[in-house]
Amino acid sequence: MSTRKAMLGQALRAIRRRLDLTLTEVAARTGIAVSTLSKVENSQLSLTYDKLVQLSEGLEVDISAFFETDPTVPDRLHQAVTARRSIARKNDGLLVQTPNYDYLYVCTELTHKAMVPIITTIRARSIVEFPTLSRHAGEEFLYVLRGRIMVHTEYYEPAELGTGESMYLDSTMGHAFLTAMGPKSAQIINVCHSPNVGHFRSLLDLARAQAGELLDGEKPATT
Amino acid sequence: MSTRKAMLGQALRAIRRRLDLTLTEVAARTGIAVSTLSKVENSQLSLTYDKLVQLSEGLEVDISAFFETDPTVPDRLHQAVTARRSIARKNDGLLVQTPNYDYLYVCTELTHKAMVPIITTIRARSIVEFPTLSRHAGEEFLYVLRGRIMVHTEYYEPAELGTGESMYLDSTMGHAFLTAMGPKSAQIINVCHSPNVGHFRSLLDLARAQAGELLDGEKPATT
DNA sequence: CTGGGCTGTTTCGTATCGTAAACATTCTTG
DNA sequence: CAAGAATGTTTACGATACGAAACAGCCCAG
Repeated sequence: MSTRKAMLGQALRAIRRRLDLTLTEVAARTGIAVSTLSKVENSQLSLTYDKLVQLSEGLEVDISAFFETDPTVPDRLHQAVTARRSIARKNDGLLVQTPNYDYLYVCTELTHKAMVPIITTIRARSIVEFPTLSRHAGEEFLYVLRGRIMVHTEYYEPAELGTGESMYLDSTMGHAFLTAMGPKSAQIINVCHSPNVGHFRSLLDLARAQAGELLDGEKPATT
Repeated sequence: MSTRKAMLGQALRAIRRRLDLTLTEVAARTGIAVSTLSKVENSQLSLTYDKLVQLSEGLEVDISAFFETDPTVPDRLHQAVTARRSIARKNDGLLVQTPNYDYLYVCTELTHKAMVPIITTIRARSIVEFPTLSRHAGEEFLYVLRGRIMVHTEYYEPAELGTGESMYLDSTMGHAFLTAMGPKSAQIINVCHSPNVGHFRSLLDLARAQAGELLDGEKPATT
């Protein structure tokens, strides 16, 4: 009947195998009874929200791992459907301008991307106090294309990055980027990932949300 | 008690509001009783796996949507725990060399990253037939730092990208990168995301897996 | 004010989840 | 083979999820 139970069981067993754990070990990490885990893996039981969260946290895997169709058996059909590709030529993309930054969202023709790549030009040049630090769900990676920047974060000393250097950070921690010195602007690539990026129905929503989250007082002047 | 129920209720209500739907409409789309939905939103009830899938499919939202802590109410405690940051200076990182590519994995001190950033130097210069195209779960973004490259993919004509141009693609589709012309090498940034990246326990596992997935016959000569 | 749609909430019975404990199976180790 | 440890399965029962139906609070038309 319930092919759903089978799905969950398959996923859990795959994850457990990949992590090379026994049921007892999973139970210890997640606080879920061994008997429960056994029944789940044998499709005799499903799970509730609470237990799914416990599993995800205890095993340190993304929650979506439990809702995926078997990744070891690539579904040719589905693959063809999702064989997407998008090219961004120079200056291609959606430009969102704010007083301190110019955001160029690239590869915007694809929606429902897991990652959002942005080419950001930073004009803000002094440490004049930022109203609030940027803060949003997920993680981001940045690479300095041109110039030198200062990265201010909530829990670390400001760090200076030169061309060719990069940083990876949790976006939930407040953060802000400035040019390191002098009046020159700097340019970085910024790739953001949030587990719920898929929520955004369209790119416009996303750009709007991101712009809104950035810094108080900054109003995106969409062109 | 169960702060989990509150989490779910909050998430569901937020999603329903965003989609501008009534409980009845959600019920119609998902096949879940109105009473159930009401109780969920009021934190009187949790949900099982099956119902979560029904919701996700019926509302056409990513499953992870229901597992997000409300971004408008940042949990200071949990936030501090995940306030990670990693800086990569020039030539910092784990170098994995193959005949055609040099992969420099950056920000490797952080494990369990949602994204894997790699600075790739491409030496392969001719269209001499590749044994197999690279193919792995997830999506990736690439940006050309230096030189010109040709991107070969399974379902598209080869595309040429110059410095400053970028591409976003589904990694499940076969793909390979070459330098566009002449003997000069090219350099790109490559950011990979896979829903299962969290599974990799250590960076070594990841590098090994990625290298293994790349091209048959290429053996990573770890330094 | 009455009636009737439209919304969301509460009641209550049944099905399912979830666990401790008992059981089964395999593998050591002597 | 017996003892024992480690693994996964089954049993039995309390706790929880789930839905049909009854309920309650709108808002509007007549």
